[in-house]
Amino acid sequence: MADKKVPEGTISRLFVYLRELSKLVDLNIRTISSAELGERANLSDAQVRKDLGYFGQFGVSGSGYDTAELKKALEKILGKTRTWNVAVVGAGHLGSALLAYSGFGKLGLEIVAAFDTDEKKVGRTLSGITVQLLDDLPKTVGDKKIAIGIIAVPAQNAQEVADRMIDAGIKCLLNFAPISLNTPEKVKVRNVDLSRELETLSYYLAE
Amino acid sequence: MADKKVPEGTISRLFVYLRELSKLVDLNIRTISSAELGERANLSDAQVRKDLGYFGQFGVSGSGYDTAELKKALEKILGKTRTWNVAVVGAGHLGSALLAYSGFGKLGLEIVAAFDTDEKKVGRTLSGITVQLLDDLPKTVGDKKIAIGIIAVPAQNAQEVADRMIDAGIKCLLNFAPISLNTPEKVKVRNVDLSRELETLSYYLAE
DNA sequence: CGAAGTCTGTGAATATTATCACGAAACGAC
DNA sequence: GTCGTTTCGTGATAATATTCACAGACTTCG
Repeated sequence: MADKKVPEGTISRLFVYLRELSKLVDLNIRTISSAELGERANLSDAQVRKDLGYFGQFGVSGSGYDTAELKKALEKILGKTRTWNVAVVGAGHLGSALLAYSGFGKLGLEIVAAFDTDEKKVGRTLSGITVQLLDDLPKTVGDKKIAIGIIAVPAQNAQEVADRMIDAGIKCLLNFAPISLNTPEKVKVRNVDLSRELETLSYYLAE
Repeated sequence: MADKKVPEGTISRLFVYLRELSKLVDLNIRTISSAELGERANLSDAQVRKDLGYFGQFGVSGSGYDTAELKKALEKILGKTRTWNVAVVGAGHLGSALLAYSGFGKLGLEIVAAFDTDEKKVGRTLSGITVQLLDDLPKTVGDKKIAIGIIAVPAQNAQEVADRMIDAGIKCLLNFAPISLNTPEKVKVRNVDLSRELETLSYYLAE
């Protein structure tokens, strides 16, 4: 259970294991080996064991892992025992798509607010959430205890939105704008740069 | 100009450099150092030089890189001299958001077709593209010379869609479904797993 | 119970990627 | 031209992540 530094990739993969374990539990499969779990996740058996090894010993030699038990352990490790509130800034196509996505609940995440600067969009209700003016951000973050912010605005506004979110006290950002944000160390940012993903793909076509 | 193995991260970063160079050229800034370019991309100077070093020598000691020249060189390296056709499968919220996104043209990518299995969606026109039945995929891929496929369908259909795309001759996939696809070696896949990104973020809240 | 087989946990080896550090090239000022 | 400064290009070094490989723990079956 040593508290060594855990690679970010490991954390990310634990969520994949958890997903598979949920399916297995539903299928009433009681135990699974690292090799089988790895196969389902397209990873090696060693990778699975190594990842789990960062957090303790969960398996039984000779038979593998108890699916229900490991599921519960991972949920605890990953903080899935509670729900986090999320705000989306940018009520364009992407923002709307995120608001409409119903799968977040299962992940322990709930979108509780949406913001935009466009007066025409403010006041509209999308998937049950009324779009607010961005100026309301600080108040709403406090009132609704928002922990995660999603940036779904054009590149030229993204840095400003990020700054305002951080000022409002948000510690985790998911950024869809194609720029690298400048943020304080303590703020955790993940970037999803669709253009870059597609461009990178296209590179491999050209070669 | 040696053809050593280039890290995938390098390719991805080259696109970032290219974006910055475009801005610089527009601003009529003629030269830039690796340090300044790095600052704009939130990367170290050494990283910039190393990345470029995989493809040749573009800089001038003492003064840096000629923006216009480097831009042209990168465009050539990255295959940005031509346009690739893209198909989206899944005309739900995400698919619609992608179709509506106008920025692809600038990237040398054009969405030329959209597919769905839902009869209710087939025939609708979204952002100028008429949604076709998925069964038309093989024919349309051939007719329109589609090189890249985007999977924007629920997890349970993603593998089947991937298989059908690969059968139809598509070599590059961008997968938004939260599963790991099984694909032949020669097919290049990139995964954008929004749930996982958000979950991974939330882990850092919990600690 | 004992033997054969399965599977974990983990240190060691390997591979990959990023950073450092410095020689050499080019620039600008005088 | 010479000197001091800037900046590149790149081999060496460090950090990180993955794979290997095997001792030891547990299971199953006769």
